[in-house]
Amino acid sequence: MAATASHRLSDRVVWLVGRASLHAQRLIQSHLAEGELRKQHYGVLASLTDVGPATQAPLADRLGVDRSDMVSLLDELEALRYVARRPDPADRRRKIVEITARGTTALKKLDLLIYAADDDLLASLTPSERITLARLLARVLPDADGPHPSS
Amino acid sequence: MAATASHRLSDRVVWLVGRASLHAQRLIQSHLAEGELRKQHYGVLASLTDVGPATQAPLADRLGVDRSDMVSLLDELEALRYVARRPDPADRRRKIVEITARGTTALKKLDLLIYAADDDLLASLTPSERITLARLLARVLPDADGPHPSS
DNA sequence: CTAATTTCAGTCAAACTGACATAC
DNA sequence: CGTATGTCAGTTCGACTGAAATTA
Repeated sequence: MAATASHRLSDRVVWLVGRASLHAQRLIQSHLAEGELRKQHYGVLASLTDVGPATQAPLADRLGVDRSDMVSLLDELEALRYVARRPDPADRRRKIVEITARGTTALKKLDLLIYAADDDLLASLTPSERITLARLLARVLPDADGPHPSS
Repeated sequence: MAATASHRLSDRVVWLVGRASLHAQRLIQSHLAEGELRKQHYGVLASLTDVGPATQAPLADRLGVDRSDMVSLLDELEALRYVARRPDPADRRRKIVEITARGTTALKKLDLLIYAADDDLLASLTPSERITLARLLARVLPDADGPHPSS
């Protein structure tokens, strides 16, 4: 019980989480600076690996990315041969996206960089505090992703 | 001990905090949609009220906003008569920014909206969990703000 | 002369909007 | 028919970059 009484900004989680996210984003960018990929590319590769191939709409939804932005994201990953798009035989509107062997190799390197950024961000927290923070953040996210936030 | 094993994204705080921040930002925007101000404007008014008048550089630093972006932010707030800039007698390069009576009135309304957004975000957490989350997020922020992240 | 403060102009990435063609 | 998917073009916002003018 020292100083800081009634600072609105330091009491509002909507504000704190924005500041923390900005800091995290800077850490990620500094770690990812060496390569040609950004945070969102990592998200795509990680999701495809963790939960398997998917068509673009569900993939975008579960990453919280707009479906139209997913298009150019996948264009870039496909140009690098990290993912492949193939038509869904069951529904010719859809395209199934899957990670390639090259993509898996790239993901392994990215994992280390993202892990390092995570470690930088959480440097002042104990292991159990890190877990608590991760769990609380997860519980604050919107449950099942509503398809488009727009329209 | 149910499902979800080894999902990279749901274990990385750098990722979770970005998703949570996006969600928080959407909540804030939906609550602030009625008015002419955005999250950052609220930050300026709140900071000026909580810690008092300040010159632009320290004000920008403690909000984590770039100094050049603070200029247009203050231009907009000044046009609404919510803040006033006056020269610092002690150093004619500096401008002291303070909140006006109209700004204080506006801040009171904004407080309610931001509080509502906060409550939406934290709906699924208990009061003590909310406090834990706020404290952990605060401890993850960079301590004393390094002036410019650039240069 | 060097350094700090405010400001401007421009870039870049992320998120969003509205529309379109195709296929269900 | 109405609806969903992938795509494209354009906008908006936030963060960043580099430079300028003024003053310490």
